Amino acid sequence: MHDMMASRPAPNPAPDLQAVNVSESASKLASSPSFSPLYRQIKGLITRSLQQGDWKPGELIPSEADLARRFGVSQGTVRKAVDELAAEGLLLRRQGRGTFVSTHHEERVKFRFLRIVPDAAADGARPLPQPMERQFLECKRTRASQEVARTLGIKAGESVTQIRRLLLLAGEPVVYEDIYLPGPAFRGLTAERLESYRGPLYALFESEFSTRMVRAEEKLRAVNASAQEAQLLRVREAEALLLVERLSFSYGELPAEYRRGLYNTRHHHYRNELN
Amino acid sequence: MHDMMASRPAPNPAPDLQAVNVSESASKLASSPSFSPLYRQIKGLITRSLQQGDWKPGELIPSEADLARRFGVSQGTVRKAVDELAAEGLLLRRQGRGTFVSTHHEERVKFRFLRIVPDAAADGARPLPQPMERQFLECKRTRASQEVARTLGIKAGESVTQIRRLLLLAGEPVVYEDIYLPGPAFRGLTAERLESYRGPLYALFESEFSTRMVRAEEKLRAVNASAQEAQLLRVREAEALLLVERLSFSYGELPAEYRRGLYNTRHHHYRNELN
DNA sequence: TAGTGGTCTAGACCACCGT
DNA sequence: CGGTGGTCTAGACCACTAA
Repeated sequence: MHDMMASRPAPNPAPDLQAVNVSESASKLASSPSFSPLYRQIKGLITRSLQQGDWKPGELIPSEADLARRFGVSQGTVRKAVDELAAEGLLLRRQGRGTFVSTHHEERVKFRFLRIVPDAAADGARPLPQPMERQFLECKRTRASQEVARTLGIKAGESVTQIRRLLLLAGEPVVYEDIYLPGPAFRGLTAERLESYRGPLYALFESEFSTRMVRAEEKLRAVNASAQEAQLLRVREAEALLLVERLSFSYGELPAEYRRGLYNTRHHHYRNELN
Repeated sequence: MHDMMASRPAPNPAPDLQAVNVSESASKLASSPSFSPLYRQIKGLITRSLQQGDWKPGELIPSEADLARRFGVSQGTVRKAVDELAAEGLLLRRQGRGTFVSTHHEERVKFRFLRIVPDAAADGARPLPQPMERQFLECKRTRASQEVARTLGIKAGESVTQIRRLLLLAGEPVVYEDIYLPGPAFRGLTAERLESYRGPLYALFESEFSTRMVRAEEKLRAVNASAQEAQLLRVREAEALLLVERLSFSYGELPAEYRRGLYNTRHHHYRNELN
């Protein structure tokens, strides 16, 4: 372990449980094979507070100096922890104002996960200022199929909420998708609520179902449109469509949503950046 | 500007041009609207050295302490600059050894831009330990079409090298693509050289054509296979294929390669992570 | 053992925000 | 103005690598 930890007289031995935890775990991890630096432990503590809902999306979290005092570490160490969380999109720093819990309500981050872009858009352009219309075709509680269950990490036959919807961009149907949400958390999600809500689905999930989507994995394939799919997306039968399967995760890598979307890529494309 | 800069007696007034440059530009930018912090200026200087080839892919760059002395700043400032460059994939830090210029030769980073994955692969799995075979169908010098020229930022009719190839994974043809490279840099690229080379194309480009691909943008669409495409990829005519257009950039956001690939997604998919 | 990056601290000052 | 995050410094020690 970094000796400074053990020998340091706990500069501000605030009778705060977390501070003790940090010191303890730091000492324990001294020569442990799973050693992790202080700032990562701090990061873990902050993440836990986010998971537990101590600080909710959109809210201001304590200042760096404050956190440093609570945890009994220097501000620089807190800073590094917060830096990583901000880089991962869990926190949002605003100079002069403070650090906030990220939310899908922010204008800047809306439709963060939607990668569809009109072909006409300039290459470096921001996506989606174009008018978007949503049609909810279905919203029902049902039982998880084997595939859905496996993906969401639940048992086949367990209750899930299924949403079927159509997205139109500039009047053209572009996305047709099924959304599966695990039962317990999303009880009470109705077609009416979906219809009346303005703003991204993920913002609704956040506000009313305490589920924030943190990151997602997508699998893309090309498939030929079925008759029904073709009709809804107004393309020819057997025309090529982009199949996008998305698994979204909430805090703590918890699978919280599975989507299966068909994208009409006649006048739009899926945009990706490789680094 | 941070007064410490102006007032500081240049702790190590190394007669190094770059150190002078930093101080000068720092002072100049004092109240300029385009102010940028010291570590970003350092980052810019390092980036320039990379562009100029002062340090080549795979090589060791000077230590942080060394760079700090040269630039006349603290090690912490250099560290922050290097951190960002490492995060962007331009540099690679190795504890105990030093900091290296990233290269497509590294085992760890090979096929960094290839997002195709067999459906069977576990969700958190590393891509592509499966046997890959490459067939080069064509390699010729030709004139840029309007589309290719626009994309690469050159004039229509200018000389480009075109490569047409097929990628087979586990014996199945999965990718059929055309690769367009701007003329000047890639003179001398022949079919023979391609055939004989082991390792990723980008490694070859780096070693023999002094062009390192730093990042890329991709546009994905679904299209129906033409008769010829279907035959090569061994699918039915009109079967859905994933069209992937990739524009790769070298140092300094210079467009250096354009690819147009058709992916057979019967048993593979394109994998993406959203943050 | 020497040299490198990695972590941590303490303290200074700057840029930005709201009051 | 006070409080916040942002930058910069100087110095200490740790972890890892190679000779």
